Amino acid sequence: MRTQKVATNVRRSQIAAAALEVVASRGWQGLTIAAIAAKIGLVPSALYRHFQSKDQIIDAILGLVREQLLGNVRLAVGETPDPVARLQRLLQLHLRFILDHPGVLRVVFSEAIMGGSPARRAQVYELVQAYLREVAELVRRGQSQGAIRPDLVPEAAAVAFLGLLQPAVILWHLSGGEFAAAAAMEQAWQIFTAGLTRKPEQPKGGQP
Amino acid sequence: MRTQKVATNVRRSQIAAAALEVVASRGWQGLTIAAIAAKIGLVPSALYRHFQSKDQIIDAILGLVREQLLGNVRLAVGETPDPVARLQRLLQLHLRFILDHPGVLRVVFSEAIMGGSPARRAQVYELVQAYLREVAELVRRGQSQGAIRPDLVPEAAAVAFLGLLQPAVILWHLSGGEFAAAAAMEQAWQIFTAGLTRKPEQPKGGQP
DNA sequence: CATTATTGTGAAACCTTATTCACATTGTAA
DNA sequence: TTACAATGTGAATAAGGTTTCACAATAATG
Repeated sequence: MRTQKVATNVRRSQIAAAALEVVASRGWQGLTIAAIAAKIGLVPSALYRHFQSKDQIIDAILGLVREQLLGNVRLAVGETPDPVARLQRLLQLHLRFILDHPGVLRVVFSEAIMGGSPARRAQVYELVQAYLREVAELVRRGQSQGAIRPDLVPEAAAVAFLGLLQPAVILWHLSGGEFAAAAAMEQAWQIFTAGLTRKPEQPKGGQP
Repeated sequence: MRTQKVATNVRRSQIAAAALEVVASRGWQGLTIAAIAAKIGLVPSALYRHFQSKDQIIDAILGLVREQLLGNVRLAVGETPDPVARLQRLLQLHLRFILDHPGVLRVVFSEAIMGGSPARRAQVYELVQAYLREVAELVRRGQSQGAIRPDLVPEAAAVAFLGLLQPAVILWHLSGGEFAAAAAMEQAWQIFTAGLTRKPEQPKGGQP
């Protein structure tokens, strides 16, 4: 036996991290017990000393992704006081983060695409909502400072904010890294921020 | 033998359509030869009379999705002359279309998530680009009529346009149909259109 | 040092799927 | 009607994946 023995709580972290790497490099299809084990230098059956099933490993991945995503939000906030500038910085940081960690996007979206158990779908949904709540909070502060239109619903604005990131990242993935995600997102941001800060127009034919 | 014999070109369409339904109901995981066959009332092996492999069936699904998506664009265009109103109408129609056909989203995104062959990833990328080209053309016309800011790159605006749809649809999927996609998209559209039509600001420290 | 719980290994048991093949049935054309 | 090509069927094959299990090696504990 060549492989060194390691405490199970350490192994769990290793396995979750390795699994995320596997998803990044081989996609959701390639996420197999054997691939994860190989990445740590273990034999497939060894993983069952630390997790009861592949399902629990996926749970661990989700926990890891959740940490990373939300931690990244907080990290991004502490750079600027201006609310709109904060949002812009958050966007840039997140883009870089997602491009640097291709597994995250795949994990988050996998449950929307693959059709796993309703329980895990709900779990991912909650994760995304937690992220959106943070963004909505930023929008709310911007409104109270008068930098953002007061007629917007912060939660809806947060969804729109997410829309600046998503297509750029998806296209980047689909193109195999060719698509200029940063440039596309930058333009989207310009449109977004112009609409975000503008005072609401008098609707031409609105309902009185 | 109970099942009636049907010409192979007809069967191909049936199989592609059935496969798309299977993806819609059971997700990408559940897309299995047996499931497709059952949906038409055939035995699994019968599918190989009409396709050489599951891979070719997926190709057929992609063709179907491509038709539906692009056809829908054209259908949406012929409703209004005003360019901005056209975009808005296109957005509404597409949202309804995607919600009515949950398989489409899953097929388009699956290659970004799953990690299939580079060939099919490129195929899906081309599909999305074709869609974006149509939207970009709409933006271009809006610019030439003076309804849309002339400083925007139409292709980038098209990507931003896609961003109005994507998060709403993804959240709708993740929430199991609970998330109010239409409302979220409507708000995003308001922000987008405000930013789209605004005359470009004098940049404070711009390059002259 | 001796004992014991923990961790790693290799083989095997299954399960699910895609795919093949010989044969049955049906539509079609001569 | 008869012969032939096209389509459907059921069983078998093969491959890949998860999971179990008896056993080996190691770390920890007394």
